[in-house]
Amino acid sequence: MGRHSCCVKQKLRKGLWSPEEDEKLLKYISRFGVGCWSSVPKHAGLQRCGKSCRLRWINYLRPDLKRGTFSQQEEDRILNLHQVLGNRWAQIAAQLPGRTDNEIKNYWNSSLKKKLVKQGIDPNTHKPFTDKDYAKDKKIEFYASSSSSIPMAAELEHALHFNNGGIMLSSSYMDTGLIRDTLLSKSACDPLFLVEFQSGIDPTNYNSNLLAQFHQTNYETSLPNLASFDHHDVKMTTNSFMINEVRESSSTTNSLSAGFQPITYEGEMFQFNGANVKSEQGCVGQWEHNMHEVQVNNASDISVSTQQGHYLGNTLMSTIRYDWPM
DNA sequence: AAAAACTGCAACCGCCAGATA
DNA sequence: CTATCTGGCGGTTGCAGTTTT
Repeated sequence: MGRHSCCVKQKLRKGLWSPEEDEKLLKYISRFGVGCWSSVPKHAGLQRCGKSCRLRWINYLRPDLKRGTFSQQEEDRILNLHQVLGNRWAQIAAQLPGRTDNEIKNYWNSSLKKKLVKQGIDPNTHKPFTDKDYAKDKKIEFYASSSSSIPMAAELEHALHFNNGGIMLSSSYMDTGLIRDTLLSKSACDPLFLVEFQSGIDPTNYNSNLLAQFHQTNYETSLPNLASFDHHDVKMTTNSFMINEVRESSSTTNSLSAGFQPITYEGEMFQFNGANVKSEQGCVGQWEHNMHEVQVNNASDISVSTQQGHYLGNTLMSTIRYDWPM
């Protein structure tokens, strides 16, 4: 352990490079070219190790660097290359002129990875998440079958609260009456489980037609009858419904509110009242725990799929399949 | 207005492999 | 053959700027 051998011999500068240092290095490389990095600091008059000089040149001073935000083409290229090469940043960078491995790595870690997760895609495999993947990722144990074991209440509670209030359910959970009841009772006090989705009503009123129906029936067949639901803000037909505007408003006092943070991805999946829905035009959102009150007004067509998922935070939380009642 | 949380990114660290003494 | 040096790489850290509370 300890600092690299090239840095321990003498007291060398660390941290950000000053413009003066940049100038010295640039002058030296311009005149003598890239050669033996270990001798560069001495000849260039820098109190840095050769390794640091090399890095500064490669990542910042090199004249052929592109800089600036990544284009859509570059982004697509990175995604494709990462799918094939994994975290081999140097090899990926070699395919993107003017970009450094460090730059691409940073871009991946701060942006692309999150974008994929948001779309329900595992950034490691570039394939859609499964319950198993997700549980593994978050180190939460799920049970393969309901007959073998039943998760303890504490574990369930953990599952319900982890990830900033998110829940993750495997279908096997739903097979057990105990778990189902627990979840149903949870839903009565946890607005994240079933989000009241109407504006201008008392959010503590869980006797809305949507929720009442949910509570009356078994979870797996408890989807609201879409045909019967027709609020002035949300109109539903037999196999689709319209959410007209998803906007957020601050709600610091109302602990029962939850809601959306508008996003712009078309095709984004999110959960609405127990159903997995997909935006056709963009303006849908992701859950925010106890942060905002959901209000629904203007036009954005949303289709309903038959796979229930649950987006909380930035993450696809569950995959529970059932048939949508037509 | 201040503090806390978040984000982006430059730079560092340790490891490894190849070159050299 | 072994030890040391060096450059290259990927993972991680820490800082500065920005946003949110």
